[in-house]
Amino acid sequence: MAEKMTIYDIAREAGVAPSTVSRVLTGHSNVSAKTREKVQAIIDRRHFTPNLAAQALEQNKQRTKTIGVIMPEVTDHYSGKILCAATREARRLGYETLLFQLPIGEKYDIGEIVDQLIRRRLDGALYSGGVLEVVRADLPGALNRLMEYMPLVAISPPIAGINCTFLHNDLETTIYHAVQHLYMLGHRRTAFIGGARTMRDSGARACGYLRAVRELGLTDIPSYHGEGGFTAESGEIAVLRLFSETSAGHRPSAILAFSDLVALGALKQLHVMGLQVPEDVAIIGCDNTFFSAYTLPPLTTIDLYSEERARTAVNELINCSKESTPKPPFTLVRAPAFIVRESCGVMLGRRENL
Amino acid sequence: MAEKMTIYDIAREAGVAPSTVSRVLTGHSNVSAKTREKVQAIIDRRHFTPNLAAQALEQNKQRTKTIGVIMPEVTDHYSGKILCAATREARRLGYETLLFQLPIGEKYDIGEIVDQLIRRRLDGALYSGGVLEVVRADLPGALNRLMEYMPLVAISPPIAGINCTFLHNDLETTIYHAVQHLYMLGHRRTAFIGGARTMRDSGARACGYLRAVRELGLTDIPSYHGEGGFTAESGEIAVLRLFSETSAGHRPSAILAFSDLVALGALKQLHVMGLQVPEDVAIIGCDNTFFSAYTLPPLTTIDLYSEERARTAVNELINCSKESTPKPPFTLVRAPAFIVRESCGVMLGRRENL
DNA sequence: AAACAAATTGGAACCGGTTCCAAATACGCC
DNA sequence: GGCGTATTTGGAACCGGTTCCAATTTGTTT
Repeated sequence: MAEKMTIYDIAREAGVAPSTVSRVLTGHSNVSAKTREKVQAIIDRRHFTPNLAAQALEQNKQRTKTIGVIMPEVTDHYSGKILCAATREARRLGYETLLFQLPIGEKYDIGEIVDQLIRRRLDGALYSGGVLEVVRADLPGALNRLMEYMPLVAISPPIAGINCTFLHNDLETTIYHAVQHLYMLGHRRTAFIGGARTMRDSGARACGYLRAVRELGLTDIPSYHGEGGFTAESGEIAVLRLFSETSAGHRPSAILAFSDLVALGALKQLHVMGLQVPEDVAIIGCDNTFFSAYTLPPLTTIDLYSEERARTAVNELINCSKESTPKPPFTLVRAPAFIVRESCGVMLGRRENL
Repeated sequence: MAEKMTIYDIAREAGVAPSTVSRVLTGHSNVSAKTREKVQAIIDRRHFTPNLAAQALEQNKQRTKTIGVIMPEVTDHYSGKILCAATREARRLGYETLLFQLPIGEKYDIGEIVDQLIRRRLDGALYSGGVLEVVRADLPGALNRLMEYMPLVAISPPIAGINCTFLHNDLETTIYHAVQHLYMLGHRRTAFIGGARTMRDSGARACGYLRAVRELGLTDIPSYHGEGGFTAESGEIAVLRLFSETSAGHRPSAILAFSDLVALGALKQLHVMGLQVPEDVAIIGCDNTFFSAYTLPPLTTIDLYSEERARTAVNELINCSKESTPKPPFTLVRAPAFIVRESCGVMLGRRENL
C-alpha cells in the first residue's frame, strides 16, 4: 500500500522548487511553458494527486470541494431523487457530496450532525427535510449555527427562524388543484390518508387538502393515521378503517394519499376488500415515484420536480461559496405538476357515494 | 458569516499553550483535571470545532474519518439500502460517507472517480456494482490503483484481477433454488426476463437460471432483452413479446424476473393481457424491494441481505484503516433468503402450459 | 551593450492542527 | 526539607500544500 508522494518529491525529481510544482498544479501563476511541461510530465508519470486536506487548509478560502447533504435516510424515492441529482450536479461542477442522514425511527441530535459539517469546513450544505416537512424544535438553532460557517440552501418550504435560501414547491396549491380535480369528477366525500399522526403535522399536503375541502364544500371523512404513517402499511390500515369501520353512507368516494407509497398500500387493501379503482373509489398519490405508473390502475399523482430543485440548490451553494460578500437569501416558489393517469377515472358530473 | 476560531484563540483565552488545547481535544495525553476543565469550558462556550482538514494532515495517520462509497446512482432500492446502511453504520463509528455515483446511462471515467477518492485520502472505499454485476474492462485497473492508497471492500462477487475483500451473496445458487421451486410446483417451461442485452451479461442471476434449466431439464423460452433492461418497462416489453409473439404451445408457465422492478412491469403487462398470476403464469422477482409485498399478487422474491453486507463492509474498512499491517483480503459468501409469497401459487404436481 | 521592465523562479512563512522533546511543576519518600 | 521520579506543560517542528516577497532570469528598448 501507498508509497505516498508530495510536491516535494515531484520538485526534487524535476529539479525545481516546491512552489513551482504548486504553481503548475493550481495554474494560478505564470510558469514558463518549458518548466510546466517538464513538471507536468513527472506528475503524470507518477500519478501524483495533491492531498486535498492540505489544499483545504490554505487561508480561509474554502476549497474542500465538498457539499454536505442533510436529508432523511434514502429509503424513499423522493430523497433518492434529490440525492442523486444533487450529487450528479455537484460532480459536474467538480464537487463531491458528503451524506448526512437523519435516521428514521431513531433519536438523533441535529446539533451533533451540524458539528460534523462545521468540523469539515464544507463549501456548502443542502438541507432537505424529505416528504415530511415537519420541523423539529431544535432545527432552526442548529441550521443557523451552520450558516455561520457555510452557505445553506433548503429544499423545503420556508422555515420560521431560519434565514437561508429556500427552494419551495407550492405543493399546497397543487394539492388544492388535485382535490378540485376530484370535485370536478363528481366526488363530494373525500378522505386524506397517511402522513403524521395528526392532520396538523402532515404539512403542506394536509393544508392544501383541508383548504380545498372547506372552500369547495366537500365532506371530509376523517381517517385513522398510524404513527409515522408514511409507509405502505399505513395506507392499508387507513383503508381498512375507512371502509370496514364505517357504515355504508359514511364512506369516501375518493382518497387523497399522502404519498404514492401510502397509495400503494391503499390500492392493495382496496383490492383485498373487493373495491374497484377508480369505479368504486378514486385515489390520488403524490411524488410521481417510479412505480406509480405501474400500479393497477396507474396512479394519478404529483411531480415535485425534486431533481430540478436539487440541481438549483447545488448551483446556488457553489456560487455563494465563491463570493466573498454573502448573497442575501431568497425563497423560490415553483408549482409542482399534476399528472393525470387512471386512478381517478374520467367520469364527469355528480356521482354516488358508496 | 464565520468568525473563524483556532486552537490558538482558545489557548490565548485559557492562558495555556496551543499544544495543551490539542491534548484536551484529542485526549491522548495526560492533562491535569484543572487545566482540562478550564480549556473544555472555553471550547464549549465558544462552540469551537477543530478543523478536520488540519487534523487529517498530521503524519501519515489517515484520519479523514471518511469512507468513500462507489455505487450506481441510487435510483433503485437495492443501492439505496446499501448506501443507507453503510452511512448509518459509518456514522455510528464516527465516520461519514462521501458518495461517488456511477452515472446510469451516461459515459464516465472510473479513473477520474478514483482520482477524487485518492485526492481526498479517505480512510477506506466501499464498492458496490449494484444489481448489475457486470464489470467494465477499466474497473480492475482503477480499483487496484485505489487500493494502493486505502483499503477497499466490494459488495460484489469476486472480480477477476482485483485483490480486495469481497462480500458476496451466492445469488446464483439461490436463483437455482428459485427455479427448483418452480419445478416442484409443476412448471416445465420457463423464461428469464430483464437484465442486460444478452443473457451472458446478466451475471449471477442468469447463470443460476441457466444452470437450473439445464440440470432440471426445463425448457427455456428465450425472451427479448431490452437495452439496459433493469426497468419496469423492460418487464412489460419482455412479457409482450413472450405472449403476443409466440404461438400458444410456446409460452412459459413461469417467469423469473431479473428484479422486482422488472417483475412489476411484467405484472402490469400480464394484467393488461388478461393473464392471471399465479393461475396462468407464475412469477418470481428479486431484491425483496419494499413494494414487492404490495404488488397484486405479492411477489415471491429473494432478499440479498444488502444492509447486513453494507454494515460488514464498513466495519471491515474501518478496522483495516486502523491497522498498520495490511490484512489479507478475503471473500465472504452468504446465501440470500428465498421469500415465498403468492405470485407462484401453491399448486403441486405437473401443470399444463398455456 | 547598457538600462530597465516583465516574466519566472526559489525561499520562507503560513494554514490549523498534532506530537516530540525538554523544561517546569507536582508528588512521594526518607 | 531535600531528592528522585512522575506528571504536566510549553516550545518547536512537522503534516502537504499555497502564496507572498525577493532574487534571478529573460526580454525589450535605446
